[in-house]
Amino acid sequence: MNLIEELRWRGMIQDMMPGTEEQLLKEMTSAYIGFDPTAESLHIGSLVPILLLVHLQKAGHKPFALVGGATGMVGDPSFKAEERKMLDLDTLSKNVAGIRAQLESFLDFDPAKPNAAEMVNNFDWFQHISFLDFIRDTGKHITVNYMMSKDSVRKRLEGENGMSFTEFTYQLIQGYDFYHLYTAKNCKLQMGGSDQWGNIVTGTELIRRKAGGEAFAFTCPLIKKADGTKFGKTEQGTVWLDAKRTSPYMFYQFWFNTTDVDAESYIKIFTFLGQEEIDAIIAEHRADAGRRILQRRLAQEVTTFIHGKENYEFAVEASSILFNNNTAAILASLSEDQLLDVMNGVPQHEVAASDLEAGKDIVTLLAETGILPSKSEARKLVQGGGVSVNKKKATGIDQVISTPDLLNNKYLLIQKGKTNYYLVKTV
RNA sequence: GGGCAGGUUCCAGAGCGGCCAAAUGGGGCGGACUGUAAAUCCGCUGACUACGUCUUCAUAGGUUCGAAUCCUAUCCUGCCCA
Repeated sequence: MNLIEELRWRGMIQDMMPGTEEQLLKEMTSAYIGFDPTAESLHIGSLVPILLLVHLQKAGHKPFALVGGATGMVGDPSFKAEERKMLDLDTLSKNVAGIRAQLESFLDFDPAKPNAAEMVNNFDWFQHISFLDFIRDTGKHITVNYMMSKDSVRKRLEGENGMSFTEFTYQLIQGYDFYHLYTAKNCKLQMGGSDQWGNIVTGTELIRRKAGGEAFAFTCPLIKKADGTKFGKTEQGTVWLDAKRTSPYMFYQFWFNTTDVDAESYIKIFTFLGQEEIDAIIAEHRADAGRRILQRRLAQEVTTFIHGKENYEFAVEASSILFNNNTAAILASLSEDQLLDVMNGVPQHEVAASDLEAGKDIVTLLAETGILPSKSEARKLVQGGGVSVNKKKATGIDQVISTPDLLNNKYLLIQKGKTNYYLVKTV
């Protein structure tokens, strides 16, 4: 199975320029994807592009990861409702460095290999191009009419917030990236999310007009949940790839909680399992969905890929204790070390030991530890039956928590709703 | 620069002098059911020293017993004209 066939059955191809498949079959091809340095870590939204690069490299081609130090300064307007906040240079370069470090763990950069991955930063070439040079040498080749006809731009022109010139420029700047990599690195293919199609095509157009060359592209669909809501968000916010921001346990839980419908497509996209194996897993899952075989496997594969086997195993262990029918008893029986091990990935909060000696009502405790944003909210949640302490449902807003309630004389396990755990530590 | 229409609680969007912490919908959160799923049903959705008080309807002033609602100025946005 060639690369395109492989990606196609996985559901990872949305649009493709004619000739792309032939190009990939013809020779080792260099291809790139751009990553936006909006934060110091990538999040799971970037996972698909990363996987595209990994597949590409596995197929013997040469991947380039471009971090957008320059484009990040401008902000991509594609399909966004309004203009993004500008990042300052310091933040930007910090973000670029962080992302670079992460990408290095997913791709093979060994320079001895002919198809070693390479990392590039478009700030490196843009910082030397003056505005005048750019509009003369590059702007000349693309008409405004052309740029405005892009869906991504038109949406903004029709919208209520308008679009600044800066943002409008974006597709040209990104297009230039492709041109630059084409001429400097013989990079003939660009990949990306389908929201990037317009920008990518501007790049191939620029290559055709300015360099008389032919370049190719394909995009992958944007991951959405079956109910149409955004992928990659939880109540705690974005799911990051950095273990310091999203613990392996939380990461594992995110995948574990995938709905049945989504899990079937996710396992194809986010894992490297083969077609037969996936078909078997799906069949097995359908036969007895309650066992969540599909979600378990999905979570296993992705967590292992990102965080390694050991972290995955911790996450499973923690999950099995926290979601056991007999959790209350197990908790009471754990030693402090064991408890901390299990709770490693659970969000932690602190409370003064002296406060608990005197006893503290549950509402105040929830608000002061920061588990809930305000007392009002704590009150409502407790009244609604949404809070448990050490796996026992809170009795009411006047419930008092004091020292005897502590596990190992030191900890409280607070549960909000069915799936959110918090560890409160006395200090 | 001129004209017009606007800026409301997470979003969309009502309200146009007291009955407004502000309709309705969406989203979010929680509960029941279940499988840590989906669908469905139910509740909550500004804060607090909580049957009361306080801060909110772009910003700053003003009119009024009383303003999100009226007036003035300012800022911002869209549309049209120059």
